[in-house]
Amino acid sequence: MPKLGMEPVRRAALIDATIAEIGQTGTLDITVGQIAARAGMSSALAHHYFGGKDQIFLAAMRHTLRVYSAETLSALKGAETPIARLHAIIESSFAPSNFRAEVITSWLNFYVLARSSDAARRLLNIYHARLRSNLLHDLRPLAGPQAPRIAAGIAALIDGAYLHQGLGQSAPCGRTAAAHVTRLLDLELAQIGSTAS
Amino acid sequence: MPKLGMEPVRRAALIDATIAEIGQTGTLDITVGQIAARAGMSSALAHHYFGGKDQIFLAAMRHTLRVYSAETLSALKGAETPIARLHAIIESSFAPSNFRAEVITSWLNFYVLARSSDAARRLLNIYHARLRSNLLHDLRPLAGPQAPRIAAGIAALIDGAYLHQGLGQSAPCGRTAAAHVTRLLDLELAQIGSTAS
Amino acid sequence: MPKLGMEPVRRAALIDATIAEIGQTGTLDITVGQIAARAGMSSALAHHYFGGKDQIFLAAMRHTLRVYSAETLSALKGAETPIARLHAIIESSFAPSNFRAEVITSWLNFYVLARSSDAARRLLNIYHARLRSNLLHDLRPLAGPQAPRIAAGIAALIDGAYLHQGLGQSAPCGRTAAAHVTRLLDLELAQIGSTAS
Amino acid sequence: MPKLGMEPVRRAALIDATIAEIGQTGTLDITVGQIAARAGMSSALAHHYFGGKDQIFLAAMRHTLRVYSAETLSALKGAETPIARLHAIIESSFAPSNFRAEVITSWLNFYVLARSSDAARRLLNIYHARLRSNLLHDLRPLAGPQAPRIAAGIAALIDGAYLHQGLGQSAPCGRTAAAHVTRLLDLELAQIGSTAS
DNA sequence: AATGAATGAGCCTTCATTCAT
DNA sequence: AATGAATGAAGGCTCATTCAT
Repeated sequence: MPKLGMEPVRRAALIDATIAEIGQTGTLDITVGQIAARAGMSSALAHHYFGGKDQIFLAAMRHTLRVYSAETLSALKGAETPIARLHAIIESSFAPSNFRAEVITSWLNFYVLARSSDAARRLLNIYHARLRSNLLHDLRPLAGPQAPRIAAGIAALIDGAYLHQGLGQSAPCGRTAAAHVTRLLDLELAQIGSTAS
Repeated sequence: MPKLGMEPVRRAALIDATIAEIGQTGTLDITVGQIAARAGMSSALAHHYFGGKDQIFLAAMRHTLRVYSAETLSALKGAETPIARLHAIIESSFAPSNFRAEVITSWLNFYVLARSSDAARRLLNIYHARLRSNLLHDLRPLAGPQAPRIAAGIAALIDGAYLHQGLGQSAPCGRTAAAHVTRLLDLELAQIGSTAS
Repeated sequence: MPKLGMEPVRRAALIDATIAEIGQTGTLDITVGQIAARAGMSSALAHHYFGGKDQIFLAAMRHTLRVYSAETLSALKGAETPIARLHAIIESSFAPSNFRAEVITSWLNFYVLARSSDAARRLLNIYHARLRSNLLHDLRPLAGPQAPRIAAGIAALIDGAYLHQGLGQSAPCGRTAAAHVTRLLDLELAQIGSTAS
Repeated sequence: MPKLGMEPVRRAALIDATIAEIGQTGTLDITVGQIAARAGMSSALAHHYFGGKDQIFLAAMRHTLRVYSAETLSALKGAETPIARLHAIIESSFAPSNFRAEVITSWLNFYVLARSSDAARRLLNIYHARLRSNLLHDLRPLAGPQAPRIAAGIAALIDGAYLHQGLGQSAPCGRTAAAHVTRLLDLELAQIGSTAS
């Protein structure tokens, strides 16, 4: 049996190894050799499949965003009312698939990488646009002209929760983090309800 | 040009250069040579005064935190009621001395550095503890047992606002950022008022 | 030119180059770059195979000691009486494989290195212990309780001969050096013979 | 009181510091800064008085040789017969002023330095010539044509004893070292006596 | 498909040395 | 007499990357 179709396997292994290595060291300052070793191959092969270190990082970032998107999509499937959908969006941000220590650390590092790499920034912008669009879609019926402001606040708080939980030395708690964001949402909506009446 | 007592001058120049260089490149991946050149001296002199790259970064971080602290302290001077003090704390976080593009970028990088450097983490912990203590001091009279939760939310949102504004390609707007955080505070306090009655 | 299994070849080339370079410059103050260039490769490769400058030196020292040991062992093969064996030990110390200008210079440098490097000292101790053990084994039957003293004298004179010959600007003469040491041995043994009778 | 005549004081302090530093580290790989600090002055001043690192080393070497010579001269004063003089020469080599751990270490390092520095070699040659001349002066009446060979052997053994004692981790014992060399002398002379008769 | 071999480029760091005061 | 200030030069080491097999 020739080793056909190794490519996707290798690529996936490298991406996982990248996230794991960033998670463990806390830095983007890791070598291709470390990543490749963790993925069980030579660094030459890593270059062969990805073309270079930057592209390995970008692929890992892309993968992280994809997992996040999938989580949100799946959460939205079961939600019908705007409020339920908003809750679903928030909670999916802190689902176990995203909100693990090593993923959080990678997130933060990608955030910083976006400040010096255009490609990384583009990826991050896509994520932001999608989150904003999702939030607005369900906030507008509820909050009208205040929707953009509220969406921005929620988006900022989501990132802030990542930052905070990521820094604590204890294991991150997605439930607590989500509660903070949900709380902001509920307060905003409650106020609108009371004002509107 | 006096030739004595250059040390404080050089150290300050290097710290400024460090923050400027991080701000411009967006990364901690800068060389001592770059920093020294920007500060108008040889890299050997930079080592002479600081001992090494890490210590230059730590000094820059320490300086950033010191400026922030000073800003908060000065803002608190004019505030008398707890609510006014809370507003002052929040707004001082987004005062022009802190909330400039290059400082924000440095902040983010220090945040990430804290994940791999114990010394950096220690500094950040000091900042967090102080912020939390400041918030709790004025929240407790107003919110009682809910103070810790509210404080955590506000702290997270402050950091989130940094992250968000720091990412936008446009110049950061401290006023907008502060408004988001103040809004959360006001909502929480309003709710307490209505519940209490 | 096979491209596999280069490691032993490269390592040997580097060790030879190290000894040659020390021999030529007279110092351990040589750069990895010099060694690598002499061995026909980049300094990066030298680091790759040895891990660092210190380890290159230690490997060269180990090699020198190994050659010396082999020489002694082979010389001992043909000797049967204790006296013949003692002569063999002494003469093997000044055999052409050891007693070449560049090897002598390396020896002296390693001797000095042993004063600041524990690893080097350990290697030298092994050599000393082995020489002493060899000498004692054949001196004891002949000299009884005086064996240790005589062994110490011979060992010291061997090293002294290295030092002296190594310093002369003319090519070292192993025969002369060996004669000095043998002379001491013979005098000691003769005296024992005359005393005993 | 102006600080007149500081020069000799400073120079002496630097020379002592150099020997102490070499003795403590075991290497010539010490910095001018270390030496100057130990001597209680700035490295700039060390340069001012000596002109450069090499010259500091040479001065220290010269000083060591001078102390040695003085020791020998003083020992020779009380000796009248050739044999007594020879013993005096040998024992003065291991007198406490020379045969201290740090001086021995410096000696060895100077020996090695002589392999790469012409100036150092010249100094060492002077010492060797003087020792050889001293030995021959008193050996010739006793040993005639064999005097040169015996002198060479003794000189070699003296150096060998330094090397050996210098390597042991225990404090060096001048008495033991001298005994080894004296022993060789006595054996040689005894043999001549018995042959001559 | 996979890797050992190999290197050029670059960075941190050290240090002897100089100079102005 | 003495030193802080300053630097150029150099070395060890790392690493992304390429190539031949």
